[in-house]
This record gives sequence, structure tokens and C-alpha cells, in this order.
Amino acid sequence: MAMTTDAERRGWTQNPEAVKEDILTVALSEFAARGFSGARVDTIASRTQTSKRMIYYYFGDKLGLYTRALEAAYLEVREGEASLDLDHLPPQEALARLVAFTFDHHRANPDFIRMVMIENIHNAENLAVSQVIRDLNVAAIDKLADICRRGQEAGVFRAALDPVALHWQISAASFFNVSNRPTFSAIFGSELFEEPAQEVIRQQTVEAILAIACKA
Amino acid sequence: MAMTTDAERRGWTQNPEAVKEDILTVALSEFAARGFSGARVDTIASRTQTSKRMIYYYFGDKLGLYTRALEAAYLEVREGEASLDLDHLPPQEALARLVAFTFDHHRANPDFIRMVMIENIHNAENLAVSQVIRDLNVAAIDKLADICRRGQEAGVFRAALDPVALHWQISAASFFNVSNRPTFSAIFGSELFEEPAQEVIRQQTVEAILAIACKA
DNA sequence: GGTAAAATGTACTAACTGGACCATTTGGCA
DNA sequence: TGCCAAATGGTCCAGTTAGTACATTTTACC
Repeated sequence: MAMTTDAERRGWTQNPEAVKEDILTVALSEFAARGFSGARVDTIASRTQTSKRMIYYYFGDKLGLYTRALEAAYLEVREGEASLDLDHLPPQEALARLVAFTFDHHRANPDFIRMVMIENIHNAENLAVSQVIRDLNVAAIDKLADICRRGQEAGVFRAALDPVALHWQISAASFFNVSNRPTFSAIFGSELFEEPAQEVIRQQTVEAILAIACKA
Repeated sequence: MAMTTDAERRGWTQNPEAVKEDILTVALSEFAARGFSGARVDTIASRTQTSKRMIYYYFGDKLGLYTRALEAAYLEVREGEASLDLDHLPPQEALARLVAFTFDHHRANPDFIRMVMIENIHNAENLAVSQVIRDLNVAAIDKLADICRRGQEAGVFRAALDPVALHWQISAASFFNVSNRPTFSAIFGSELFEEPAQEVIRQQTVEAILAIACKA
């Protein structure tokens, strides 16, 4: 009610949620860029609107912060997937759309990919204990399982088709395309990751998956 | 020529090559396990027959050791590939064999896979400057390029087939199968990585690649 | 307006870690 | 056999980094 602005006041405005959000965003980008050991808590703090003190206040320690950043990455990506509605399409077309979407979605979320790479380097030890992530992922395969079921009922998909194995195939292409881009580019050049070639690869991937799913 | 054994002597026996080899082997396993920042020079030294002093004597610094370990990983893997001879097989079968071999070979070399993962996390900065690795990899695709050419000449492969893009597809499946095993297992269980399921996935991968390569 | 708990700022530290220093021994060779 | 460069051992150090102690301010509530 005084006419002093925030800047003029000696003190500050409390905003716990925004502070947590701020820290998490910065931490995610830093961990994704440098890995767990490579990331520096001081660097994260300096890129924040707040201080290192608050990181430890809200997240306990470096590992706690990392775990929450990992969960945040999964949450964001799974949110983006939720908008995809394939129920109205015939199974083959639904599958083709799902593959193409997954391919593009992974490309659009490189930080998520990098966090998963880092988790794999660490043998998924932190992912394994996160109930949040486990719940998210069990749901992630539902769409695909539904498509498989419909395709089998319609007689167009193989009877022995396993949704988890198919998910493995779709993930392999979509994930590798982002995760191994640096080494692949360094060896074979970057043309394969520019737009025209990416469309070819995406189409190849769709065809490959359909070849696995459909009856001969 | 005295009858004193090595153990009884105050001194030691010089063996530069063995010392370098010893350090490299330990370093490769340590870097593969913990990444560049995660690896500790002291830990590497302690697992060696020699001392930290020798690491700096022969490799300069931590990055120098890492680079040499990376090169050693590539050398070992490419050596294993050299034994594969497919020239006597018709193109389709040669391709099928190459895919199956690559799939198995990646599984058999998890430390190599992890080193490549780590390089990708670091944006392939160290791989990019290694002439040793570049030379190795240009040769790595020769076998596949030859199969492609033969298949196209025989009229069984698509005319637009690009060996690099096909190599991408083969690598995606073979690499992902090892690199993402920890997170994939943590979420969906480990059955997919046990022998029966691995054979299914390998066969699926062969079929998928053939579907991409062959005329409709 | 008073009080206590939550939230924030500042400065510090103990331990770790990559790397360097100095001394000593080995082995090839004149 | 003596000499010198290569190889090795043992110890120490300076910079970094995760984490903490202590003080202060804000806010909710009565």
C-alpha cells in the first residue's frame, strides 16, 4: 500500500512455487546438457532468479534436484503425447500416425532424450525408484496396445504381435535419431539430420514398423 | 642374472607397453561405467598395476586418457567386424546376415556402446577431432555399401536406397537394444532382454530392414 | 500489532580431485 | 663401467564443489 516498488524495497516477495519452478527449469537444462556429475550446483544457482540456498532448501541435495528434474522431463513429454487421438482411424493408419508422431515428438524434445541417455548411463538407478515416472510410462503404451488389439481383431495385424516389442521398435528409431545425432553426424556428415533426409527416414521407419506389424 | 626374483628386488622391471595397455584397459572400463566427469583418475590409478604418476606421464591429462580409451573402444569393435565375410552370399541374405551380426555384436560390446553414449552426451566433441576414429568408421560402412550395390544391380533392392540411411536403421535397432536397456527394463520389465525375446526382436529387425531395402 | 513458522540472503567450510613436483631406478650404449 | 635418457614411485598442493551455519525478512494468523 506504500508507493515503494519491489525494486526499491530492501526485502523481497515470497513466491515458493515460482522459485521451485524456476530452479527445476534451469536444473533440467543443466543436467541435460552436462549429465549428473558434469552439472554444477553453483552454475544452476547462478542461472536462477534465486540462490543456491533455495536449491538445498527445496530439493535437499544434488541428487534430489536431479531426480525431480528427471520427473519433470517425463511429465512434459507425456503431456505432449496426450493430445494424440487415434481412435477414429483404422489400425494400420493409426499405427502409421503414431510412429510418425513419436518420431517428430522425440526430435522436438532433445532435453528429454538427453535425460534418458544420462539415466541409462547410470543404469536407470534413479528412474527405478521414481513412482511418478513408473505410473507415467505404464500409461504411455496404452495407445499402442489398443491399436494392436484393434488390428488383430480386424485380422490385419499378426496374431503374435507384442505391444511392448513393437514399442521397442518404434522407440529405437525415434530415440536413436536424436540421441546419436552427434556421433553419427561427426562420422557421416549432418545431411541425414536435415529436413529432406529426415522425412525419408521417418517414412522408412513407418514402413519398417508396418512390415513388422502386418500380416505378410 | 642373479637369483633374486622380481618380488625380492627393491626395484622393478620396466615395461612401457604393458603399463600403457594396463592403464588403457582400466580407463576404458571406468569411463564406460561412469562417464568422463564421473570417472576418477585416482580410481583408475588404484585399479592399475601402476600409479597415477604414469597416467599423466603417458597420457598427459584426463581428457587425453579419455580420448585414447575412446579410440581403443572403436578399434576393438571394428576389429571384431572385420572377420565377417558376406561376399559369397546373395544380396538379400548378405544383408540379413549383416543385420543379425550387428545386432549381436553390439550386445557383445556394451562398453563400446556406453562410450558412444557418453560421446553423444558431450556432442561428439572428442570423437570429432580423432582422425583414428574417423578412418575406422569410413571403412565400417563399406561392407553395407557393397551389398547395396549388388542388390541394386540384381534388381532386388530399391534404386533410391542410400547405404548411410540403411546403416542408420541398422544401428538404431542394434544400438538402442543395448543403450536403453536399463530404462526400458525399469519401466517394462527385463523379459525383453532375455534370450527368447531377444531372438524375436533380432528377427523383427532383420525383417524391418529387408522391408526397407527390397522392392515392394 | 504481535508472534511464529516459512522463506530467503550471505558467507563459509570441509572434502575431494586433477594435476604437479622431486627423487629414484632402470636399461641401453659408448 | 660409467653415463644419460626413459621410466617409475611417492608426496603434496591449489582450485573446485557440494553442502552448511547463521542471520534476516516475509507472511499467515490471531
